[in-house]
Amino acid sequence: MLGLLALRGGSGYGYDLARDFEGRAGPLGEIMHLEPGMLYHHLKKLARDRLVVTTVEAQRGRPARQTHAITEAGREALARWLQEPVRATREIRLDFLLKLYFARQLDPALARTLVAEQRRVCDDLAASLTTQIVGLGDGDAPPDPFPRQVLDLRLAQTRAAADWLAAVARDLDA
Amino acid sequence: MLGLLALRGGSGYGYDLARDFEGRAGPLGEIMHLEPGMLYHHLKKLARDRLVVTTVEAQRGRPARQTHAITEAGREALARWLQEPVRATREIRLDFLLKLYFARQLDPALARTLVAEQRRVCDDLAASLTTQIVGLGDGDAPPDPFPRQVLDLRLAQTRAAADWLAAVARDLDA
DNA sequence: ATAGGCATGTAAACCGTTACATGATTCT
DNA sequence: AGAATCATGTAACGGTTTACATGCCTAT
Repeated sequence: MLGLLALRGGSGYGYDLARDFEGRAGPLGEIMHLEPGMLYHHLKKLARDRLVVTTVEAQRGRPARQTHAITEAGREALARWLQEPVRATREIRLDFLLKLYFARQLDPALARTLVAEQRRVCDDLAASLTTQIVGLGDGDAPPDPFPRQVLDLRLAQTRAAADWLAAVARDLDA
Repeated sequence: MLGLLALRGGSGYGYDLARDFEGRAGPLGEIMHLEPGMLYHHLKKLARDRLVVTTVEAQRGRPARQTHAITEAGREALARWLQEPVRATREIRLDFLLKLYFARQLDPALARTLVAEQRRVCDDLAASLTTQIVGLGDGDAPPDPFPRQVLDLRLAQTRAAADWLAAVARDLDA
């Protein structure tokens, strides 16, 4: 939400933001879905938390439009969120893609450091998983293959993410 | 829940089932966490849906123990769940691992077909994603790299899952 | 005439997390 | 004496889904 408002120069209204989440059409529709009900719910919450301020503008022949403007606290929260890589590999599919989408358009330099940081996180995780896999053989008796397979899957997913991040980094520099 | 009861010969009680979810110790603690509150909540729901029947046994010096036994409908629901591959790649990390865990112990032949079916699903998805990526260059004007990157990530994750499934299939045959 | 766009929401149900309550017993 | 184990939950809170409600305007 805050990112979308920032892209619109700091303010916008619900119905317009909702278009970005419409299946296939909007740029975010590809990666997530957000029903109008939830969208308005989040805007209310942002207003409660003072991250946006809401002003109502009457329109003739149309329902009143509520314009939500990002506040200084909102910009800080957004900046904090944008510079923080995600901790778990499964969050890359959603959280990280969103961060990347906004960082690229708001601040290309930030996008580069974000990708670099995320790569570090993934590489560290991959290393830790590798250590754990090697350590599995230690307890002498029972080689139940399941824990091994669980770690193998996590490693495969994390490596795939790391490789993809490398490609994205190349793309950003080009 | 139903899988755990089946592994215990058809019945069990909450406190005992909870041990399987304890961090690191229980076999499922590695892949998911389930607080006692939620576990009892799920058992209540299963009882409401007639997938288990609950009987209370008093014990001296201990709180009464509630034994939950899987019903015929419960076994059918479990069998249906176990033979169905997951549709989305992100569900492999949790849902599919759980299916695999139970299928292997309850019916090794089922585990093989489950893995085979899941591979088909992943391969189909990978093919579809590849087609979509190729199709992106078609609209002449604007090569915004973002949609391409989104699809690349999905393809990378799906391929990683497919490769892992191939390794698991080899493991099951060995 | 009717379908769709504009613009906002509410309601009900479900899912999940965290923390706490109870109260006896056995281990250290 | 104090901690852990046994065994069951409740309470409070927040997130999410799905469906529906409202009412006017514009285009076909």
